[in-house]
Parts: sequence; C-alpha cells; structure tokens
Amino acid sequence: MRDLFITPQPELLSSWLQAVPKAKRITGLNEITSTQQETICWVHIDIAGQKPLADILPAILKHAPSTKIIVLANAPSQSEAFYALGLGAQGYCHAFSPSKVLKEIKTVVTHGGIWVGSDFLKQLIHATTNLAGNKTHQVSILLAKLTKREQQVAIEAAKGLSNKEIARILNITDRTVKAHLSSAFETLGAKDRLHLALMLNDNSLK
Amino acid sequence: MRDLFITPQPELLSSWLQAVPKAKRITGLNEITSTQQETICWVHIDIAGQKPLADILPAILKHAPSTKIIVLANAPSQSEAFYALGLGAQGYCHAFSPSKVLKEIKTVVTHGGIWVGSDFLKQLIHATTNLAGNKTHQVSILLAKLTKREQQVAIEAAKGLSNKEIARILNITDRTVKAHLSSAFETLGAKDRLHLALMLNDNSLK
DNA sequence: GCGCACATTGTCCATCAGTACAATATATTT
DNA sequence: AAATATATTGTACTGATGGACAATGTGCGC
Repeated sequence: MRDLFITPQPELLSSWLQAVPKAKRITGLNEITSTQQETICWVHIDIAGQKPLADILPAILKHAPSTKIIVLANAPSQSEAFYALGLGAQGYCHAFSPSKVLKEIKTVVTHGGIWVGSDFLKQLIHATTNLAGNKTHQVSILLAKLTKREQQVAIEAAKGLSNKEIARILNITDRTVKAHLSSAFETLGAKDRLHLALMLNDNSLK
Repeated sequence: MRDLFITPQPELLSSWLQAVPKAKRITGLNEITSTQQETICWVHIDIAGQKPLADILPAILKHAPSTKIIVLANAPSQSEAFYALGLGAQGYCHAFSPSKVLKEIKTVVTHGGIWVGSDFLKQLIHATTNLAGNKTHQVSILLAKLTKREQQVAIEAAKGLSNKEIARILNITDRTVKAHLSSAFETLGAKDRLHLALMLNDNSLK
C-alpha cells in the first residue's frame, strides 16, 4: 500500500499524517511510477473550479489505471463531488476532515468501495430514486389509470407531438385523439397537454 | 459487532458463514433486541418485488435505527438496488457473492460506507452526472443563449404557465410575452412551448 | 451622435387545442 | 340479454397560440 498526496500546500496537514503515517507528498504526476503495490492518490483541491480535477484525475488514471483516488476539497460542493466521481475518483471529502474519518475513507476505498459524505449520499439517493426508481414507477402508476388507447395518445402528446401527428401515427382521426386526450386530462387531473407532458416526463428537479 | 441474517433459504447460510463466522440466523424481527453493540442485518430477498423490502427494512430501522442493512438479492436488479438504498440499506449485492466479496462489503459498511456493485455504480454516476451535472449545465447553456427577459418568460412557460399568467407575473402585456417566447423559440430551435418545456425541463430518459 | 441590441406593445390572422353535445360500434361483464 | 367500458368520429364553439408586419423607447459601445 502506497499513499501519495498531491497538494499545492508545502506541507501535509497533521490530520493527514495522523490518518496515514506513511504518506508521501509528491509534486508531479511523473512521480507516480507504476508499481505492483496498490496506490491511493489523495488529491487536494484548494481552489474552486473543475479545471484542475479534469486535468489531474485522468492523468493519474492514465499513468496507473488501478490507482484509487480520493479528493480532498477545501470547499466541498455537491457538484464538485459529482464531478470528481464522474472522473473516476473513489472518494470525495473535506480536506479538513478529522483523521478518524480519513482512516475510514481509506478503509472503504481500499476494499473497493466509494466514500462520499452522508449529505451527498442522501442527495444522490434522493435524486436517483426519483430518477430510476420512483420516477418510472410513478409514471407507470399514472399511465395505469388510463385505457390502452389513452396511454398511447398521452405518451405521444408528452413527446410534444401535435394532435394531427398523433392521429397519423395511431391511424385515427385527430378528433379521436382529442377525445382520448380530454379523457386523459380528466383522469390524471392535467389542465392541458403541457401539464400532462410535465407529469409523464417528470422533472425531479422542481 | 453482531451479524444477523434474515433469510427464507437456510441453505445459503454456509457460504455466508464463511465470510461472517459469528453470524446468527433469525426468523422474526423481534429477535433484533436493541443492544449497545453495532449490528449488521443481512436481509436475503429470494423473490422479486419490492413489498418485502418495503416492510422489512423500515421495521428493522424502527427497532434499532443504527442497524446497518445489507440486502442480498437472488435476482439483483438496478431498480431494486435503488429501492433498497432509498429505504436505508447500506449495501446491495448478489446473494451468491463469494465470501471474499461479502467480507469486503462488511468492511465497507462497518466503516460507514455504502457498498454497491460496480455496474450499479457506473449507472448511478452516469445518471447523476446527467442529472445534476450536465443536465443543469446543458439547460444553463440553452438559457445563456437568451436575453434576460426571454429567460424569465421561457422558464415560466416551461412550468406550464399560459401567456396571460406569465404576463401577470412579469407585469407586462401578454403580447410582450409572446414576443419573447417567439424569440426564444427562434433562438433555441423549439417549435412550440411544449418543445421548449421539454428542452428546459429535460428528460434524460428519452 | 449613430447604430445596435433589447424590451415593450399593437393589430391581424391562421391554426391549434380543448370542451360541449352527440352518435355508433365492439367487447366484456353481470 | 342488458349494462358497462372502450374506441371511434362528427359539428360547433371558445380561447390560446404563434407568426407577420410594424412601431416606440432605452441603454450601451464605437
């Protein structure tokens, strides 16, 4: 196990050294020589913005793909956490986290896990629950209230198609489309097709 | 540390016991007496469907809120994983996972982490990147193309408001609202307000 | 000062959307 | 067999929508 710290600060924080006694500070990525031993790269970000992350993380992974990366942020933010994980980081936490937390993070990451703050986690689960879980589920519940034909019409309408276009697709009159749509509005409590589109496409971020 | 297994299939216990030698199988939730020691509850789900999870997990957490829950699924699915995590589980994996993996999961969870499969994780990060990262970003890019007033009008229109309602909110004529909207359509390449609403609310799942 | 982008409003008009009132046909349930 | 739910289409009407053509005022940079 090898722990490398990349930080713009001249010295490692004491809490880091407490958590990782054998920590080594490096200045350039070329010091990440590829070895057999597992490597954890602690990347310290002291300024906001995603440019450094976007450069550093891919560079590290290019050097040594199996490297575990933990991002230490001076000013942590949800969006940056998303960003870091999206770039391949295994952990994202406050740079001033107590050594106890850092140790836990190291343990988790070493064992193939991902470590993120609980707030972030809540947010993540909430967002994704709304997205892939409930969302589709909720939409299914709504659609289930409609008849088969009403569903087809509603779905097409929710895509933004006009009544005429829907009529052509389903091979019926646009008058019939109106009938089904009106019925769908009534059943689902939508005031118009835009409202219905919002319900069916849903937008968890409102 | 106390490990409790809830399973309808005792046959699998042997492989689990390899990973967690001191594990104990329980049949009813009332056996989860609240103690000082940390408890991991391994919940085995052998049939598809979310009803059992929706019953069991909250019940466990009601008994002993600090319990860590790991769900073992005979037929794992992304949606069920989402569901389990949303209900408060700390881990979700295949019921036939090798003991080595189970050990890792235990380590991760014990240290306050969340364990999910790598496929799930990829999906999660992809979804959330699209959701909270790029999505908002994309929308920002779209909105940035509009003038301040056009943005305001477009945003309200995307919520489903009529021109009159928007006019009232912004304290302008509905004719002006039309003007800004028309301009926004032109700029963003939207054919009508529904199209614009879909663009701005976005629907990463289409 | 002049041009330009932006905001505001007007009239006119063609089209679309949604509802009201109504009728017919088919399938399923009781 | 009667009733009910579903699918289909019609006419007529109202209101919303979006574009065409046009004008006025304001602020900002060259």
